[in-house]
Amino acid sequence: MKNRDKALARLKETLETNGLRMTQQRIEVYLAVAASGCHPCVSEVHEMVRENLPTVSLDTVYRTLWKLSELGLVAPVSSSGDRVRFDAYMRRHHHFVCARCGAVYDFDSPSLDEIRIPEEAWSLGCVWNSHMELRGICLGCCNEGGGTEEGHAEG
Amino acid sequence: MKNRDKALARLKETLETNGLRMTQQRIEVYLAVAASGCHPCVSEVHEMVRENLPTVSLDTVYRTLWKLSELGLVAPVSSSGDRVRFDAYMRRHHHFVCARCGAVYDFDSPSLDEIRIPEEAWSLGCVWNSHMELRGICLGCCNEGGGTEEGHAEG
DNA sequence: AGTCTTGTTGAGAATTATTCTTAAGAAGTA
DNA sequence: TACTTCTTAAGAATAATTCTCAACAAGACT
Repeated sequence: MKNRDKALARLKETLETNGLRMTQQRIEVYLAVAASGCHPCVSEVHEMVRENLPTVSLDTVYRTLWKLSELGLVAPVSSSGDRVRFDAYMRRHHHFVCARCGAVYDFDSPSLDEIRIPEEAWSLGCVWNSHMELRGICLGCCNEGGGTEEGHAEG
Repeated sequence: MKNRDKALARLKETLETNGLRMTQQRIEVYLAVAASGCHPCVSEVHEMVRENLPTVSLDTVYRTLWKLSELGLVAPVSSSGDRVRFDAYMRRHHHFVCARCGAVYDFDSPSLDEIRIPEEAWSLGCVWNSHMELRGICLGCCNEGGGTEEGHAEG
């Protein structure tokens, strides 16, 4: 099953289960984020979606992304100082956030993937998924102008 | 040593190390976030700081928070659909984010605290700290109106 | 296939959040 | 004390996001 088909099936199932409608706009927005190799911001998603749906409004993209987020189909990505960006988490991965430029890097880690959700968390609500968030200075910024000296111990 | 003194010492050291000045505004902003039991947004920090520095401008709070973030003294917190919020990570903890209301809950987990930063991450840059991010629906939202049915597997 | 219900959208407008500009203030050094 | 220059505040501007409401359309039912 191709990723696109998998994504569509997931979208359909989730919308149905929640009594929501499957619209072309929702399809295109979701596919845009799911197919994206990075973390697109709203206007980037808007541009992508407009290729197939030229009349789609920016507000629709906002509304759709937040609705997909509520449904767990996409999630806003931690970044530093940048407008909100989204990730469809089509595959398990973790994030490294640069404190300086705000870039968010994906990385894989089989060892981190093995970690169970601890009991303590379940008292807070229904947990859908987890990933590890790292924070520091990316290589680009390190090489650029002397990395910022970290003033914060293990967080 | 009290938390306040520890925070001040950390601020001072980090600013010095980076050739930056220690200003009253920076002190108050940092102490406000460090003393906060939750994750204050910019305007909340502004209100707190104004108690001791009534003329501080909102722009200064924004600038100071982003500068502190670059320095690793505070970090923006993942949230869903809310304006940006900050955490000083004075103590190691992890986050549970509600996909519905956007609330971010802290939780402690000794087992998660033990996790080492994997090798894969170090190729991306200099890692300062890590925490686990969980995503789901909080108890408040579950009890409120039938939790959103999750359409997304383990992320 | 047609009708109906109502969720969803788009265009235009409005609001909110954030950043810019620039002169003055102030932290820190000599 | 004088000097350098980083940092700030006030006012303005910009960018990001959300609202309003009539029209459209997804999906259920007949």
